[in-house]
Amino acid sequence: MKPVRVRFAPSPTGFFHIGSARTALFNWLYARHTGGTFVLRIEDTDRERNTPEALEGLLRSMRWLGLDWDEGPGAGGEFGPYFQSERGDIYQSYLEQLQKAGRTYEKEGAIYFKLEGERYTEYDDYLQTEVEKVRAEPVLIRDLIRGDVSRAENRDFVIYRANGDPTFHFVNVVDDIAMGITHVIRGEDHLSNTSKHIELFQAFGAPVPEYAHLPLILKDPSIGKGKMSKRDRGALIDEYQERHFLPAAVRNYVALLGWSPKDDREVLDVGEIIEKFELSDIQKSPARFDEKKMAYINFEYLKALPVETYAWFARPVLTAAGLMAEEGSESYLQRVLALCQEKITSLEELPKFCAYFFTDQFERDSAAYEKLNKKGDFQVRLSEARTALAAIAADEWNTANLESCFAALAEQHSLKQHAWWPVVRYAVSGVTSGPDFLPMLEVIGRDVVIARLSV
RNA sequence: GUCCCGUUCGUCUAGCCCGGCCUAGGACACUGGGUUUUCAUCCCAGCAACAGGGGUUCGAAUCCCCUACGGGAUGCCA
Repeated sequence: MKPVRVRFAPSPTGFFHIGSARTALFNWLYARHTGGTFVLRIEDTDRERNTPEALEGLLRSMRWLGLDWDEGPGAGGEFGPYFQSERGDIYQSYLEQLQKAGRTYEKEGAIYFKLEGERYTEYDDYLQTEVEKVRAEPVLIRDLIRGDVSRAENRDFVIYRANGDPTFHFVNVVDDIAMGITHVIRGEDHLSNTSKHIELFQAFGAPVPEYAHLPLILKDPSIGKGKMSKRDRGALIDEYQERHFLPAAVRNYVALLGWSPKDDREVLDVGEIIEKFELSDIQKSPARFDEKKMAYINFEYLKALPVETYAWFARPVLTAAGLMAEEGSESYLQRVLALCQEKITSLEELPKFCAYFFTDQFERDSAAYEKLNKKGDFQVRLSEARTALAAIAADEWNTANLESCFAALAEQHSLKQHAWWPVVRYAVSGVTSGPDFLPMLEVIGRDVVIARLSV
């Protein structure tokens, strides 16, 4: 069997969204699974709408997700150039081939591809005008996900615009031929286009690649109907990068949109996904993006990280939030993170969650204070705790001694330690929930704790 | 309008190709309990689906047909 060559062929007209990311991911997974080649080809034939910023954003997001390409921008390859805007000569020679074969004609400055079959005119309800149609033989689309699909084209279509640029259908097919693409993995929205493409492959006398049309990703019904678009909330990959999601978690979640390992497991490392990935296991029906589930997967990844790695991801988040200096203490950072790691689902929550470990300028939840002070004994408890804790020497400030300190206090007043804990926690952190209480005090340190209890 | 694709818990899915093991499994979410001296994590339990109708068959989520609904295409966008 021929070695697999797949391509992801985005058009840099906007940001990289979930749907494109999944198409890229599935192509990449298939290439890695089969030991084939993953080509990145930039379809920038629409000069009006392409921007360099969009291209940059796209490459950045691809790299962030770890989708490395074997051929394409920055990677080289024997089938270049990989920007369609630089392949004009190639398209021109393929065009001549069709012209010689008598499969084209010109109309209003544009060049059309001519279908074979009986011609007739008919009123078209969609276009609301009389159009020329063709009774062409249906083409057979052999799709690895959907099985055989038969579809007939019935209108000639433009392959070169009046402005001299070739169109998507034409360049897409020409490049797939010229680049030796063996498998076309793309969204289901292209299924109806595929009959055009196969007509072209046949006109060129080229072998038709294998197809795999992926089910679409639909909008959350609370936002609207139809396929997810780049304007929808949660649609942009960029957003997850900015929100400090782990790329591996996002990649894992996106892989689960339409594909499943079929063994009831969902959190899989990328090696396992590559190993198990099969196009024929892909779902036929569309999926809906679920942010909560992605957050859950992210949480699972976060919890599994060694604290050193966790710190590596967390440090830039905390420095960006102004809580930590670039070269702030690594050991202190790790002690703090060890307490926070299993408490939060996304790193974006981290600055708010642990601010009080780094600064005295943290927010206080006044509603929580009202609750704690219902009996009006907040200050009393606080000062009791302060006196007791102040008796602990600096070099004896640890969880075990803090424990006995509170135990003694409890005995003395015939109360539970719990009588002081929330009060102290609030005084020290401004909230009533957070990491383990005693270790938290230990890490924050004696002087800071005592000072905060005095306010 | 026409053509094409699809339809299992609220959501993602397993099962469907090769009918019986399916009183339909898992996960997220949600609800309730438990563990935790705090807060989380965690554990347990509960909720909840084969779109509808016909057929084929001893037997259908699984095969066939129809209907409904959803999606896509129908562009000198990709």
